[in-house]
Amino acid sequence: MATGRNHRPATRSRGIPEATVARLPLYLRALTALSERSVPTVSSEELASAAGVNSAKLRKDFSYLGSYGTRGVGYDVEYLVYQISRELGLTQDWPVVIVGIGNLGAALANYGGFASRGFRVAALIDADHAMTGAQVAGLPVQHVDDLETIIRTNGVSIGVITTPGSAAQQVCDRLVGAGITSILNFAPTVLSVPDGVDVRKVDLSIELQILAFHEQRKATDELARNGGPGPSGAPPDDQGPEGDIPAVMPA
Amino acid sequence: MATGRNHRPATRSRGIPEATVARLPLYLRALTALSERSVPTVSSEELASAAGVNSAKLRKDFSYLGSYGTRGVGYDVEYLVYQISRELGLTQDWPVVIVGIGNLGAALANYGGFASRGFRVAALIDADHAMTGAQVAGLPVQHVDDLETIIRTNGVSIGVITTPGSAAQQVCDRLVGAGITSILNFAPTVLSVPDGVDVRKVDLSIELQILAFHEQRKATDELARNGGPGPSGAPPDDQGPEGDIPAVMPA
DNA sequence: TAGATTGTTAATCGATTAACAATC
DNA sequence: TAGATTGTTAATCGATTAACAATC
Repeated sequence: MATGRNHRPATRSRGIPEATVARLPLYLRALTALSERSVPTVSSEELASAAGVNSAKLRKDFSYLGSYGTRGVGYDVEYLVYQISRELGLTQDWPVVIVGIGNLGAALANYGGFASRGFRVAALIDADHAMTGAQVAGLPVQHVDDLETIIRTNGVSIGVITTPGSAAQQVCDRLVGAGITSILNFAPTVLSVPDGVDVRKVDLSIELQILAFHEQRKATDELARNGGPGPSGAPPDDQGPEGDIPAVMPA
Repeated sequence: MATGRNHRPATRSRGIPEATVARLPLYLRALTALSERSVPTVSSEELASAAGVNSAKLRKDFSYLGSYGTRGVGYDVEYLVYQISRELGLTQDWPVVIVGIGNLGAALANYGGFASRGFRVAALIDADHAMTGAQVAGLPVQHVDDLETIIRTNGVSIGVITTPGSAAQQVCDRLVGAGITSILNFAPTVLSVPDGVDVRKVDLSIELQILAFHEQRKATDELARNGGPGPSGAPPDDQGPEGDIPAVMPA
């Protein structure tokens, strides 16, 4: 397998669809905010709105976890926080290692949200000897030569790769070799991993390109509606795929 | 709308499905690597493998763009690079503004991949007066008071938010007010934006939580297979959703 | 022509959504 | 009881995939 999102293909892990799993953290975040404001209960409508989804989807998602609500009342905030946390595995401690302590690695090491929810930066690793021993976010940078030892010693099961793309696969292989089965990859590289290893990727460049696509389309639509060469009243619909082969006007 | 991915709901923009759009950058990256190695043509099988998808999916994706391949031969690398670039809108220049120049904002400003593909960091903005004028990645940090002017002057259409979560919505509102219609949000916040504005989010914490879910499940499965309390030979399948209500052994 | 590979079809699968019966 | 809201059903929609005819 080599994709960035290779859980068991099409397996709805323990019956929970992937799409639902991906939304549980959103619900949890919204619930945590409610909890901090000491709100005791919340309806699917309110919570869905806070999480930015529609309420039918939220209720369907929760139905995979069990029947944790009360008809006519809503959901108990604290209880749901606990149930979702448990479901996501956040009631235990997850030591994380960050490999590649450049600008991004340092930013992540300093990121507070890490520690808040069960995750703990156990070690920082870099290939540059000159960095070894330097303190980043209160932790010493260790050399990649000791990667396997560091992982085994700290019982790390999640690795974050923030190296240059050219080093990512090699680092990945060593992480996997050392027993790591979950990887968050910030390098712009498709990683190959054996079955049973989960990879998720965060790719700034891809996100920007997707935005650019839509941005371009908006501009094209705008042109078609207003300044467009066709008769006014051109439909607000999309043009054909060839930007330079007009679909709404005669050739 | 308030979700992190609100393109026109279910609209396959100009006929290209969202899922396909999201993969085009992957194909483009693989093709660019081939181009740099002066590889003239590539088959769907080879390219799919490099991009980490299956070849049927790739061919289906390309079919939305047009018929750019040659049966029995494959795809012309240079031609495909051009077509996908054009489709994604990368043949034009996209000035980007980064708001929030902390660790992460600075990391992004320094990120080389930005410039490579049509994107150009036009300005860095921060709310801290003490930072104003400081040089980051060769650019002066400007104050958020001037946000609207900066955006209009530079013709910026894409905004990247790397502020703390508490400031994100407010910054978002000002970006939108200044005419920005595409936002990449790194803050752990659900942004509300009017129709016509695209938001994509990158959320470290959510990615880690999804990994933790799968990691936990792997551990549970492992336990069920080996050290589990039931009779040996317990199925490798998932347990029920309640981690503490055994599904494979008698109560 | 023979071999290779695309582009498309059709089946399948997973995700979303509205609607509403169940029930607090 | 009346009102509110969940949990579930069923319809719909979009995405994936294998298979293969078209064709280079």
